[in-house]
Amino acid sequence: MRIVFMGTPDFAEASLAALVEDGQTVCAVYTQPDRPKGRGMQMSISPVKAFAMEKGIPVFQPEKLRDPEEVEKLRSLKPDLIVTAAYGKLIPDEMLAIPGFGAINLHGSILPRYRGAAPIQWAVLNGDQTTGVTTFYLTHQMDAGDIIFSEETAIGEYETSGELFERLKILGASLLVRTVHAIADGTAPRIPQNHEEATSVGRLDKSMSPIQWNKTPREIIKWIYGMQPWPVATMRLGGETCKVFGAVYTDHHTQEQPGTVVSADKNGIEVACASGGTVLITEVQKPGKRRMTAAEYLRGNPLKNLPLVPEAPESEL
RNA sequence: CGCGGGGUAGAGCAGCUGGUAGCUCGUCGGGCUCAUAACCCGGAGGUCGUUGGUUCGAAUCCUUCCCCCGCAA
Repeated sequence: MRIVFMGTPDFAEASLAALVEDGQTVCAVYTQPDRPKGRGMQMSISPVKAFAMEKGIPVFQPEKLRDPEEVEKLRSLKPDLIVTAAYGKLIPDEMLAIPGFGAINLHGSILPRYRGAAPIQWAVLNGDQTTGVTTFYLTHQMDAGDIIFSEETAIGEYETSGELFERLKILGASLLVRTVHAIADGTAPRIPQNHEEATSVGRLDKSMSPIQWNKTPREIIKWIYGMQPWPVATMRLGGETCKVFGAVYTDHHTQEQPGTVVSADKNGIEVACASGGTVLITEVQKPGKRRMTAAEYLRGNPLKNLPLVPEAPESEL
């Protein structure tokens, strides 16, 4: 079976690697064009491209797929199956129609829940107990095709989106291999999605960073971990916007209004939130500095006059 | 050359309108206490990232390079 793989980040690389390791014939790889990235705007290649080059697999990086020339190029590869994972581009119908076995995708949620761009992060942000990965057939509508397999996994109470990503990419990779086998055997199921239950989610962005202290401790803690590794939750501290990397529950209660710093010591910075609860911030990062524990932060940045009333949210537009 | 912040005792910071360095925590010793993560007294610990320069004299001014971080993606 000739497979054309389409993907970009390391989440996709894990799947590509699993397919190759499984002995599948990956005849070509599609990935996003090289882009300047990082400090200094260095040109960088995607993890998928790096892996493909290492294995000597032809790499294609078209800027746009919706182009007759690109469609023909794909056709000439004579793929039996297209496998995608976090590719970052919409694949036109003409391409989906080329492989005899169709086109499948690996998605980071239990579909039909969390269709869209950031399913893994939203599962954490929403405080879900479980999430998972799903393989399904690509159709015209995004993430709406027939489901083949899915596998569930529990989300740790303090698990970050980044950590969950790492687990799901492994889980997803093996599910994908299983799926390809099933398709080759003709035993792959086709389970239509229940579109009534579908939800879709969009990308995360920095406007979501400021912690909403009027939420419950669990909502806040889930937010803090779900926003990692990007864009990261923030709070105002000492006149600066600090990133918040760690927080834990407390059994304390307070009369202070949400957002008030009620204590700050070796254990961390305790902040009041909804209905008299508090959360203990344990790890932060101020602008230009590295991540540090709240205790370290407090050594050089003592917070006086507790309780500290909430500062006005940053007046950024 | 995309923009910006930073490299000072084990840790986090101050000092940076030039005159051989200070704070908090930690650490070591002693004391108080039924006891202590609390408190009191005392001590150790720094070639101030690197190179060259200006100067009577630089952590503080200029220069070379290295490293860390944020934005942007």
